Amino acid sequence: MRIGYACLTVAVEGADIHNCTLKTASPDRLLSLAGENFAALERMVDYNISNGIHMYRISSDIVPFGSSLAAELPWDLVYSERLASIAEKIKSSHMRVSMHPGQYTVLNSPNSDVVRRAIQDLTYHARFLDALQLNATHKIILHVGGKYGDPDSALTRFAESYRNLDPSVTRRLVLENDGSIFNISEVLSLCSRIGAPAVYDNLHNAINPADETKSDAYWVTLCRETWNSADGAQKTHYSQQNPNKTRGAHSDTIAIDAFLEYYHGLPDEKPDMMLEVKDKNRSAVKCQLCLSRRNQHLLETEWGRYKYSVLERSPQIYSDIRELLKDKSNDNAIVFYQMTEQALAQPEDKGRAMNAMEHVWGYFSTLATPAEAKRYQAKRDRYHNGDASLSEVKRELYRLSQRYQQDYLLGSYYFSL
DNA sequence: TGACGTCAAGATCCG
DNA sequence: CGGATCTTGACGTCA
Repeated sequence: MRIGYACLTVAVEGADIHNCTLKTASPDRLLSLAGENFAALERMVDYNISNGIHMYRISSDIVPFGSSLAAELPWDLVYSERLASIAEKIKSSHMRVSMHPGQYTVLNSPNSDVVRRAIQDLTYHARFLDALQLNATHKIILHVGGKYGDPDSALTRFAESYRNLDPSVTRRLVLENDGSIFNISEVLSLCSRIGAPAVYDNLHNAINPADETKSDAYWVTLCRETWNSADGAQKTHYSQQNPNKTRGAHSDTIAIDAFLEYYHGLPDEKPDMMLEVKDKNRSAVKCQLCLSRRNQHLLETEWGRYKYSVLERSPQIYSDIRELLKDKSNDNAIVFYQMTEQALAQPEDKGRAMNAMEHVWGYFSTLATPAEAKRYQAKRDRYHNGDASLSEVKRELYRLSQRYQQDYLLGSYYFSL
């Protein structure tokens, strides 16, 4: 069982994906962006390996305009060494990667041009995974598309388009239930018709249910039947509703108790779970660590990442966690994350926030120039007086972290929490 | 015609 | 001028 996250890796230097707009796109620009993005991908893969993450969704933007303007560009040849290096790391760490064209890739459209571009898009995704020489367990996840007032015809059009796809695409293609059109029951019947695996998405099913009397475990069990040995372990999507946003909007982070309850409610043979959540790798590490066997080293690394955010919200919980981590005889991962979540749920408190920022400033107090010190102190005082936001002060401290290459701080969540 | 979702690029504003 | 903040882009479907 693996836990994964999608596309972006937060709080990791050099892992940003870059893009451009149609207006500024040229073959040279696209090719050089692809090269930079491949370097970023390697950083993400490195991060995953050192953080116990063995599943990851590669952004569709890894090659900007990969399905259109860059379709004929030889990025796979130009960057073959980089891609080989990434591929070797993925394989030797037993990482499973995937790609997921968005809601605008529609294979069953009545508009033939939309279908033509959908096929190009799927071809591009398969080309990228093929460039990494990965087998068919590395999937491409797709939604079924629209109903156009006639679901039966829409499904038949899908089946026909699917039949005409190149095997390099179909061997990777997996269908997912979506949050408003095709529910999991409809996806399952289409999957059995065409012989493709189904990915169950719990939040989509919550807002677009096939049968409200059935549990998540029920659907996961049914979906399992659609996965054969060439497809690898069953994959699912997991997300939680953001309480402050519209129905279906993903939460900022995965709440650990609700996640564990869901997980333990699943059948004994657990599926791979792709998290869809704003804080990306942060939640993936959290969930994976709570399910894996004890890893004190990684837990302490995590504490280093969270500590100043915890201190900022609750000095009491900060010292409680320090006590907790002195106990090396038990696996304290779940309690650690419960306490961390509790601290982060506290409202901003100016005095505590200033205490935490002074701790962080301590990394630079002997390094910074007088001008930098003045600049920081001015921002801090403006925050104190209510003339600047906390994130403005943090931006200042983040810049200093980069300037003085304070890797410990650069990997911290302090700047993004 | 706008909402939907997603993120960064690009544009504009501010001191 | 640099930096912060606001708007646009790229995609297709559906109300």
